[in-house]
Amino acid sequence: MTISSKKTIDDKTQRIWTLVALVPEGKVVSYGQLADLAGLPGRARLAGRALKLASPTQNLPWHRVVNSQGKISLPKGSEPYQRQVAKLQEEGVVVISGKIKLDDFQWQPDVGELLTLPF
DNA sequence: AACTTGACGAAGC
DNA sequence: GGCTTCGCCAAGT
Repeated sequence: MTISSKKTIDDKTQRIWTLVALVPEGKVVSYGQLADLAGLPGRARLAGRALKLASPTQNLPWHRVVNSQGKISLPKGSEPYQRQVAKLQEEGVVVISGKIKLDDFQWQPDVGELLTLPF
């Protein structure tokens, strides 16, 4: 069936999801970094959109994604915001005033890992 | 079709 | 560090 599928998740969103799943505990990535790794340079917003669209059933470590300044990109103090901070702290990430030191916690995927990607 | 919104980012003040 | 402006582009109105 090709002519009657309903909501086709585009390939770009799919790639972002795949990448997020690779981020290990205790590490974080930025939206822009995800976009770059997905072959979509300059399109960080798409990474943000992909995360928003993700379903909880996917069990993605969405809390390991922060913006390029190492800050949580959710309304400060909101419910989701607090959950993100809590989850990060649970796995050892130091969060101060909603901010994380990327120099210490940013994920750096190794080559081999990227070569196994379906794209 | 026109215009606005965004889990963003870089640059300039 | 904070605030604006601009580039980006898929979705929503």
